[in-house]
Order: sequence, then C-alpha cells, then structure tokens
Amino acid sequence: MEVSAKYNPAEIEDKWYAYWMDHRLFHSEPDEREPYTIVIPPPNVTGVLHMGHMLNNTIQDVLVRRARMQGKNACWVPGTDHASIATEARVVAKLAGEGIRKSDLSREQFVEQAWEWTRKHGGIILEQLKKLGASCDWDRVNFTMNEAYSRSVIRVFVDLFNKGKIYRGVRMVNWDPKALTAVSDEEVVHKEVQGTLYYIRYKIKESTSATGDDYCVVATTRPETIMGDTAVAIHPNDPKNARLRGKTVIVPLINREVPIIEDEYIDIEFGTGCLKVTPAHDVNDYLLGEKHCLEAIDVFNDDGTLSEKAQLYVGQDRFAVREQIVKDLDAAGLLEKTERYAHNVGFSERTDVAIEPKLSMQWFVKMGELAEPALEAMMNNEVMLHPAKFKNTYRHWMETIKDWCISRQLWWGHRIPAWYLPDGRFVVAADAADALKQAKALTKNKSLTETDLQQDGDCLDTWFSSWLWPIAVFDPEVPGSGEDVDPNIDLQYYYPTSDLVTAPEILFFWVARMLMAGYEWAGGYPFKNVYLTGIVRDKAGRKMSKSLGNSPDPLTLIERYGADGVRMGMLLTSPAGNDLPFDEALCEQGRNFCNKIWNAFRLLNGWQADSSLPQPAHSAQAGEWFRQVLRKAAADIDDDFSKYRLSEALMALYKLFWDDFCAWYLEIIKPPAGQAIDQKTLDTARLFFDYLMRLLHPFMPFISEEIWQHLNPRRDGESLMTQPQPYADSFDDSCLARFEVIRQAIAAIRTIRQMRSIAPKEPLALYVKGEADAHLFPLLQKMANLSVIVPGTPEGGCNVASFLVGTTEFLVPLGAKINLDDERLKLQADLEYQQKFVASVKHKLSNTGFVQNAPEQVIALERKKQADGEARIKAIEEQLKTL
RNA sequence: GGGAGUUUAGCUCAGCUGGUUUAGAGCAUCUGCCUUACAAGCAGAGGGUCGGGGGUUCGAAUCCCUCAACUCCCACCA
Repeated sequence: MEVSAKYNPAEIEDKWYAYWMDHRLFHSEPDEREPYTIVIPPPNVTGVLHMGHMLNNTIQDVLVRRARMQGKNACWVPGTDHASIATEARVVAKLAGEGIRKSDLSREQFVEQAWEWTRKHGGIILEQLKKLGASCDWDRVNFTMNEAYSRSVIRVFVDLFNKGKIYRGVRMVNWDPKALTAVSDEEVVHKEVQGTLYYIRYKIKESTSATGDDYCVVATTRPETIMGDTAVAIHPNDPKNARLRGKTVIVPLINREVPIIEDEYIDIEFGTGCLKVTPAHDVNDYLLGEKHCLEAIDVFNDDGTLSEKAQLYVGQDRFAVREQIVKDLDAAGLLEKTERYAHNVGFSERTDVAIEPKLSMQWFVKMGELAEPALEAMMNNEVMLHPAKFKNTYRHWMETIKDWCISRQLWWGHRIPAWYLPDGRFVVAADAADALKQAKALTKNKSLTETDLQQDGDCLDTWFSSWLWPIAVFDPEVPGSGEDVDPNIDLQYYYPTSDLVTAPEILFFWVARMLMAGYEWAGGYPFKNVYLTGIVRDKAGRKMSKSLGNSPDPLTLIERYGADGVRMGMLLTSPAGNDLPFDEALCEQGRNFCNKIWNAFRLLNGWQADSSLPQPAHSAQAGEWFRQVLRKAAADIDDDFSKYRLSEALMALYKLFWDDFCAWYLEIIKPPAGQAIDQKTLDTARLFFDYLMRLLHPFMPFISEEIWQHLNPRRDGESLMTQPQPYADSFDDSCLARFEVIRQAIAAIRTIRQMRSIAPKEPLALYVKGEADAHLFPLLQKMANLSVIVPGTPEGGCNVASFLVGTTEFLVPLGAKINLDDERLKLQADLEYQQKFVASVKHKLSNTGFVQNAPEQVIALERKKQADGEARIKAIEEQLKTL
C-alpha cells in the first residue's frame, strides 16, 4: 500500500462519508438497545453554515459518535426551520430585485414564491453539515413547514385555545415597521442611542397671563408623536407644577385641547416633571391612558409613516417628521430648548429598525401555567444545564414571564386557524370544514358556507412551531385527538432525548418553550441535558457575524485544514458556556495533529516484522507502561465526558497521542535504521494504535477511520464508527510513577548534552547513586544513548555532571567536555533553591499552630519534604566538594 | 436601574469541597538540530508575588468583605 508523506484530508473525507452513507451507518431504528438521541437545533431553511453552526454541530457529532461506540442506539435527527420573518424578508428582497413588491402579489402567489425559494436554497446548510462529518440520520430530515409537522402546530394551537390558554386582544405590541409585523419581546434588542430631549411648550388654555404666554413645558424624545397626545401628566405631589392642576393645555401645531392629569407614575425630577401622554405610542402612556380613560390616537401607519389621524405630515416617515416638527415648533416659538440625551431604544432583531410600540389586535399565549413545570424541571435538576450558572438567569426569566405574542403579520408560516364570521365573532378549528361546523352551531344558521368565513390573515411566530421540535420530529400526530390510541413507537423510544446542544442566546426563545411543550403534550421533559455553547468571536472579541464580515467561511476552512482539523480547532478552546475566541491557528493545530497521526501510522506501517527476533527488554517495558497509560487516559476521558468537558478530553487525547505514544512509546520500540522489528512488539503497537483510533474517533472521525481501516483487513461495511469505545478501567499507578522517574532522568541527560553541545549520537556513561528501579534500565539506556549504567559513583569523582530525580542522584562523567566553573555555578544555584525550600518547610513545621492543627498526613508530608530536601542538599554539597 | 458571571504565564484556559514539594496545560516565544515517520517536525529552555486592598485560618489562587476593570442577561422613566 502506498501511503503519501502528507495527510490529504479532502479525498479521504469524501470517501469515508460516502462509505458511511452507503452502509446506512447513521440510520437508527428503535430496537432493544438503550437509545441516545439528539435533535439538531434546526437552522434556518435558507441559511448558510456559519461558525456558530460549526461549533454546535461538532459538539453534537462528538456526543453522538461516542454514544454510538458505547453501544447505544444513537439517533441524531436533522432538519430545518422555516424561520418566518427571516425567510419572508429574503423573499421580499429577492422580489424587490425583480421590481416586484409584496403587495403586487396575492397571498397564494407570495407563498408559492417562498416555497420556490425554500426548494432552491433549503437544505444547502444540511449538505454543508455533511462536509463537517455530521453523523445525522438523513432518513429523518424534518422541516417545521412539512405537512405533518404543520398539522401538529395547528392542533397545538387549537388545543391551547380550547384550554383557554390562547386569547386574542388589543395590546401594545412591538411593531417592526420594516417587516410590517409584530414581534415578541424576545425579538427586541435594546441599544443605547445618543438622542435629544426636546422641551416643548404647551399653552395653558385657562391662562390668566396678560400676554397669554403661559406654558407648561414637556420634555420628550419623540416630538413626532405629539399629534397623538391626549393628556399631559404631572405628579400629584409636585409643588412646582401644582398650578397646572385641573387645567387644560393645548397640543402645539394641531391645537387639540387635552387635560392635565395627575399620576404617581410621573417622575418629578425628570425633565420638567410634565409628561406628554400618547397612549397609542408608548407602553407606559398606554397604561396611563387605560387608567385615566384617555383616547388613544394612532398617528402612524404600519410602515412608520404618519397617518391621516396625525393631521400633519401625513405620509412622511417618522424620523423625517421628527426633524421637521422640531423646526416647525421652533419657528412657532414653542421649542424651549434641547438637550443631548442617551437613552435605550428597542430595535428589531431581524431587521434592525427601531421598534414602534403600537396598539394592535394580536394573539397571545398565557404563559403562567405553562412555565411552572418547565421552571420546576430545571430547579430540581430533572433537566441539567451545563454549565449550571445559567440556572439563575433561567429562573429569573421564568418567574417574571409575560404572555407570548404569537401572531405575526406575515404570509410565510403557519396561518392562524381562526375563522371570522360575518358578524365579527370567530371560531378556532383545525381546518375550514370544522370551522364551518362550529360556525353553524354558534350562529344556529345552517345556510352558512365556507365563503362566509374569513380566515385570520396572520401567521404564527416561528418559535410556536419549533417549540414542538423534539416531539414532532418523532410523532407529528401529537397532541392527539384523543381518538388515536396507537402509541407512536418512535416517540416512545426516542423521547425524551438525551442531550440538547445550543447557544445561550436562545435559552428563552427555544429551550424554555420546548420544556413547556414537553410537559404539556409529551408527558415530560424533552431532553435530559442542555449543553450551552459559547458564542464564537473573532480575535478582537467581537461576535462573528455576516454584517461585520469577520467570520471565516467554514467550507474554506475545511478545504484548507480538513474537517478533522477544523473540528479540533473548534473544540480546543470551547469549554461549555465559554465564548470561543476563534483563531485559524487553532485549525492549523488541528491539521498538524492530523499530520502527526498520519506520520505515526506511516512509521508503524513501514516496519518489517521478523518473527525470529526476540522482543527487546526495552520494548517489553514500554508496552507494560503504555498499557497503563491508555487505561488511565480512558478513565480520564470518561470523567471529562461525564462533566461535558469536551475540550479537556480532546486535549488529554492530544497529549496522549503526541507525547506519550509518539515521543515516548514509538521512539522506544523503534528498531535501528534499516532493521526489522520483532513480531510481538509490532503486534502490540498495532493494538495500541487501534485503541487510540477508537478514543479519537468521536473527535476526528475521518482520519481515525482511514487508519483503522488500514491497520487490519476489514470486511465491507465494517467501520470504526460502530466499534466499541474503550471504557474506563483500573490502572497501575506505581508503574506510571516508576516510568516517570526514568523519563525525567532521560530528559535531564538530554539537557546535559544540549548545554554542553554533546551530540545525541555520542554514547555516555551513567552512574546511579541511591534508589532506582533497575528494571527499567534497558529503556533508559536506549533513550539516553548510554554505553553503561553503573551503580555508585565514578572513580576520581571530578569532571562529572550530576542531577537529582527525587532523592536519587545521577552522575554523568564527561571528562574534558566539562567546564568546572559552569558546573559549580549550576550546583550553587540548585543548592540555593533547595536551601530556600527546606527553610520554608522548616518554618512551617516550627509553627506550633500548624503542628497542632493540621491533619497528620499533611504534617508527615511536610516532614518528608524536609528530609528529602536535606538529602538533596547533602548530595549537592558532596558533589561540590569533589569538583 | 436590577441580576449573573469573569479577572491565574504574551494568548486561550485548568486548578477553587482550603494543605500531594516554591501554581499546571496547549499555543506562542527563545536556544540547538533538515537525527532515514513527521521542519505541519525533533530535543531543550525561559516565562506568573493567581486584578488591587483588607479579613478568617496554623495554612488562601481556593472561603468572607471591599474596590477596580471587563462580559452577559433582564428592564418601557418620557
């Protein structure tokens, strides 16, 4: 077999992904094994893969592959989300490019356009995931707008409505004037903006001033809303505005007479203590309006331009009007002054335009009862959050949860299943036929037809469908009609899922709501563990985003470093919940690791075995040692996984392979150039390599499969993917400790060579004074290139370099190569260090408080430190004397 | 405005139920090597008074208080 000198990922990755697919190794069906399930956080159907997806899906794949190798029936369900606002916005933009406005099309035409767009772009992201190596069950791809899934969404709506948990009402909502829809509180991002506070004069009608110039001054950031003013409010205990009580003021420009009202809500200290009240355009004003029975005058159109009701500036944009009205007020002598003022303004998460608080008729879900079990689950650890620090935030949100506005004034999505009767009443039903039946019953009018009913024009919030994801991907018939008695096998087997991997930003949007849906319709929690990833940031700490253009293209990265390399790069610095400061250097490290693995394999692969050769002692020793190293590693990695510490598990594996296996084990057993290796050692080494590939596979599936397939002849269809994962086992600590002494001695001898420019090829002699494990001397001899190892001290004593490991003294005679002054300096420095150390230990031991209070073990340890230290000092002093 | 979190080597992070030599890892840096698996490499080395201050304790990176800086979440003061 020809094996190239450099690892070439592209070819190998495509080959094995196709092989896994051809043999349906990702597919899962319910059976008698323990299930392990993950549902993918469905990306936007028309989205493209970004770094956040890369991180998120790498983690999921690691978990799924490991579970699969542990003998579980692993199922990772992929799919996409219809993402109503985002997708609709894209379709609108695409049409705009063709000179078509959304309003030019009928609803049906527009929806057909959106479907076409979805068919064309949908699923691209799933193809990209395959490049990453994602072992999803591609037979189970789902979509939140699939027919079956959609029926589930509608049934859920009807069910909630029948339970009295959905209501319709006029409320102040967050209006997005660009997307022309209401959005939920969670979709509003508050940003601080530098604005202006305008002080505007409202003339007092009852003024007794001779000149008639008696004003009350109101401070506002939104002068363009004054046409909607229906009162001016003051605090009842505000002495400086007491004169205004019971008066009437005149709204500037439009000359509407409005009353002065009194309310404790008013902050006396802010501005002038007078608040203009615009019930239609501010949430607080709305509440004040309700309380004081004020009229709400909506002066805006849906697109943020001024409406007929404003009387002035009709048709102009709200921000243009702001500028203009300030000029007009000033010209009329009604602008007292302006101040710069920083305040928070809500922006739409999707379109980034300023949200307009707006009164409108919307649908809401009552959240109180739904939230209870979802909160409880997290608090009593029925569902575990990793890391747990997000629990507080979660609790706070759930305890103060508000009703959920679920209607969106969009066409792309699940249409609200409510039908209006000619008389304005409405019915909620799963379909038009049922709606008609209900309508007839309601009106007692048998001659009603479907054309008499008008379905609500709004769509449901995207999250109103994705909160059913862990249920609906297995059984879209949930919630059942009550008549359906067949339990769904898939739902029974796979639900609840095991781990959910997602970003903390959607803890409320999605995670919390899935929990609610799980308890409401599937009888329990939807997942046992929630792993929250961090946010992928660039080197400057900025969040990676399309708009900033600071995100590398994932597919380019994969081309450059290989999927395994990129996977490793993503995972190296991403402990759960920590942001990931992404740096391409990490992928480079991943690629280098692949290359290292590849070359280790080439070395092993190139060895010729000679069965007549006996196994050298050093190789046998290395085998004994490395067997223990592997056992310990498997235990450590198990422990890391149990705590969801994937980065640490991978780092442990990295060091295991690179340092322990390559730098030590392979170097020890490596036969002299051009010579054969004994059969036993080669067999053992292959076995170790096999074991290492199993540990590595969840992280780096491609290279591990490639090598595993080369290690031994395999049957068609056989794959490392389904081989057992090594499990934690006991290991011999003392064996590891004995090797450690020898390893340190070897390193020390190498340092001696380096400091004195002695070539590694030149053999040296070594004297050992004190306790040492002679069993490992052959290994020491090979690795340090020693001609002999002799107990005791060399004759004559001088011209010796020495070092200590523990309390054992090692001496290397160097003859003329040694510079006695340098040696003395080195020993002096060492002596000083040891003396300081012993002094500090002694100090501790002379503290009566310590001796009396510290546990015996701790004191014994300190005594040993002292004894060891003193022994070392003695050895160094003797060495100094002989020089 | 409220809440949570972070602060340990140049960078990214472990360590934090207080005591396993005078705090660890990876990367980066420096030195010497193209040694026949790998220069995407090998062998070495240097680098931190654990954000500042105070306290508890025989003993603090680890517990408490305080100050500072940064981050995130929540929040409608015009």
